[in-house]
Amino acid sequence: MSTRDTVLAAAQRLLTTDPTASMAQIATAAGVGRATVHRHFASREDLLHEIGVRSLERWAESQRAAGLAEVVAAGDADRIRACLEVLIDAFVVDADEIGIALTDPTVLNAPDLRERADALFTQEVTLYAAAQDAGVLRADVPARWLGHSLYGLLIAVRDALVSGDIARRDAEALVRSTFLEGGAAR
Amino acid sequence: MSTRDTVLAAAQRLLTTDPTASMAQIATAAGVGRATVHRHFASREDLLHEIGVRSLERWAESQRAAGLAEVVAAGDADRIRACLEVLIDAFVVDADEIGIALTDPTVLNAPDLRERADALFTQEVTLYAAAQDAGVLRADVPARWLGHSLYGLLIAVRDALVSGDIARRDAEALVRSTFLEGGAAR
DNA sequence: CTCACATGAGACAGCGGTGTCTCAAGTTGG
DNA sequence: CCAACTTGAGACACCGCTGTCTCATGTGAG
Repeated sequence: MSTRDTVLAAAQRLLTTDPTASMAQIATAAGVGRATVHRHFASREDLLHEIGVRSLERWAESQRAAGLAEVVAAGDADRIRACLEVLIDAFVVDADEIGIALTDPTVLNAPDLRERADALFTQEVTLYAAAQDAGVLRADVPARWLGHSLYGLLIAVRDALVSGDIARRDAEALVRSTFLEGGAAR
Repeated sequence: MSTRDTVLAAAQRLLTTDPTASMAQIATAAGVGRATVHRHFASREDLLHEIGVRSLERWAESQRAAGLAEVVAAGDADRIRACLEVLIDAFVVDADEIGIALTDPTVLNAPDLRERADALFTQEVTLYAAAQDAGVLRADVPARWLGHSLYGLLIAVRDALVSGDIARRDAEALVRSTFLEGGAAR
């Protein structure tokens, strides 16, 4: 792994727990000198931006891997269900890695990242809308609300894992099941 | 409203949108001088701590107003359902007000606040557990997970409101319905 | 071996935020 | 009217972080 990637990974990890971590702390966490960090990233903002870009690429890759576009075009209920499942699992796996990108002001306020994130969210909402049409997801709530609620569950699963309230191996199933069936008894 | 309360309210509002807002920005938002802020709060940490205390009091008050303790003791399914509803509505109303207290590192890392928040969460989980026993909430997931997932939905509703994806008047119903029934079609 | 290159360590100036202080200008209550 | 109190504005020193620079060290390729 290149020094650049080492720094990037350490920053992603550290900033998730402490968004205010300084460049010096990031350098220490990466096991490199502070000057070296600046050699690879002109400024703190640059570093955050790069993390944002990578996180969005990861997100886009998840959508691609789940075959989102084709599934939406097909509109088949079973395929939609499977696609949702794949997508949720990918999210849970990436939750802590792309966490900062979803919450840090520096990342959120970068216009280009904001735009790409909106595009990805909107892209994803097409799946929810298709799911509503196919009778997979309930149609009495806005499709975009379904997107937000899944995002909220990702925050929840991260917290639950940190506080040790759920087992890592159960995480995907809990999110899937809660997103679809909710918490009420049957 | 006392100057102190004015500052507190402005800080709560401002910090929700920008957690890194400086004391000067807070002072401006409150319409007072920077020195005045420091007259009422010895340090930035003090101010944050006070906000945390108030948010936790609000939370505790919501539990009291919903009669949580008595409902848990009674264990009656209908009363549990009603209690949940009242609690969720109160959360949605307070979501943006106590938002910072749930995310800001300064608040989260204060040991005394951390302890009180844990106590309140645990208290609330007794309701979820009682709801599971009474057949109101599903019993095949950890009670604490239900707590986390509701918390996640609060984050979601705040985001959805900010981005204009849902109407304010629909917020409570969406959270209630999504928490209980999930997103799958029936 | 030698050169090119990346690195660690440290020094440095600049910047913005913090917390303290003072002083002049209201405001309130007796 | 007057005294006590509160405020706004500004000045100030302090601190930590940022970004730049230099220099010595180490390492790999030729």
